[in-house]
Amino acid sequence: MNKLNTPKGTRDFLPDQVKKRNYIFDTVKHVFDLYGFVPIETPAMELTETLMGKYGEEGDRLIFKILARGEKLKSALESGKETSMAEEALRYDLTVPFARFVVQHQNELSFPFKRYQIQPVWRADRPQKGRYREFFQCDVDTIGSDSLLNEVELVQIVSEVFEKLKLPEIVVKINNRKILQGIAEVVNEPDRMVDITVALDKLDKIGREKVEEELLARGVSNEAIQKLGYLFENPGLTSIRNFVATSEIGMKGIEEIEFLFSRCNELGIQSIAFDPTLARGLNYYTGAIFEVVHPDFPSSICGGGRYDDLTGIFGLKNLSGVGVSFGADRIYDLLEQKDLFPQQISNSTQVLFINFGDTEAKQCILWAAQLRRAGKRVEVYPDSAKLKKQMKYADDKSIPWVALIGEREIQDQKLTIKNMNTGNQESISISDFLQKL
RNA sequence: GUGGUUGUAGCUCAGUAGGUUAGAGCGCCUGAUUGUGGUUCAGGAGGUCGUCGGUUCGAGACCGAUCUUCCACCCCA
Repeated sequence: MNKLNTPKGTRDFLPDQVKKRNYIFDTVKHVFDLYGFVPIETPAMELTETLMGKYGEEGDRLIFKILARGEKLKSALESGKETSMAEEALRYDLTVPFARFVVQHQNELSFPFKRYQIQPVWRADRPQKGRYREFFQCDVDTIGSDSLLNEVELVQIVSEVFEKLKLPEIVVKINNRKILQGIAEVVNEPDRMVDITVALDKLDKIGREKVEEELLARGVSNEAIQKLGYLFENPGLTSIRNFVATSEIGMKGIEEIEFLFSRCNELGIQSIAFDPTLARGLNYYTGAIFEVVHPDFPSSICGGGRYDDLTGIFGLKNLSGVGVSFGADRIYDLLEQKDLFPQQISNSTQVLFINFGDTEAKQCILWAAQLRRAGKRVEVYPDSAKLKKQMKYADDKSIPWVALIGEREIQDQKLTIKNMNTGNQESISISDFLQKL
């Protein structure tokens, strides 16, 4: 047999897996609905120029580009122009296409626009646990409103979704880019905010010494690193407040995060935590940033933040948005690992009609049709195969009732039904059977 | 993108120091049971050992390349 395979980092989904995935999608959709978010979809591919430069250097490298075809490829090869080699690319996330969508359809939308979007994205990353090249994101974003109530709402949504998914151990880590900017200003490295935060982000992973090494390697001055030492020793919100007191933007970030925490506390939301080391790579974030982690999973299962000017690059200024993205595949892996999918997830067939031959099948499809009109899920075995095979089919699919319709049953106009769980069998009229189901 | 790791039957894995016909469990098929699945018993099918090349009298095993898997880094859902 030939060795068949899907491309690296991609997978097939068997019926059982699709049902479990749908359980996740249905759960998030249900919560999104409760808050008035509406669904949109965008194409799998975007123009390459729409995506390039939005995710930083690393992100650009991970974008799957679609090779030009025919004449275009030929002339691109001749001219040596790399940009015309691939004018289209697979989407890398749902946020940038959403920004493009908002700008393009601005006159058809009413703001603030609250949308959700559940679609696959593609990244040319190296696969490992919880990391795929094709995976689904479930994005919720509100665009066209500066209000911090949107941040509050997103935290509510996140905590509600994970509560419904029976994952109460999650922690919503929260930080604010403005605080990070403030820190950078205070240590006199205002242009090194990203370098500082990326290094800080690794604090709990590699320790203080290594972080300081990395800061130095990234070109942060010794003096600045010394000042940052205070943060390593005093990571709480109040000490950071003191630290950035002289920075206007830093104080703005502190106020924002305090507002968010106050409202969440009043709403009784636990499992949120201020994390000053949380950075997040995507460089379009400007305010609050979120990340959801679970103690039993190595990477984040949800992430997001506020972006003040994402639509600006597409020509629509002054439109702030905030959103989060649920990583459906990681959540799937986590639920599977913890065995948390509900048992009653499948609505499988309720009755299988055994096929004893053409004459008998004729009666079967009539009775089956009658049951289906009453809303029952019914199958008629298509071939007059050996009884053993048909019974095994019912068993494999966990079909609880098997109806055996042979000569005798047609004669008496009664079904012989067998309960596959108990093994009991009885003769019954179609209307009585319907009652029983 | 960097470093490492894995690949033997549909699945999970054995395979000893290179040496005849490559094994097990589970699953699958057939029969015991021609109108009865899940249990039991008896039998059977299924592998050019990821692929290509090399070393050797001889390679599943050793070497190289490539693909794949998983892991760490980078980055991220």
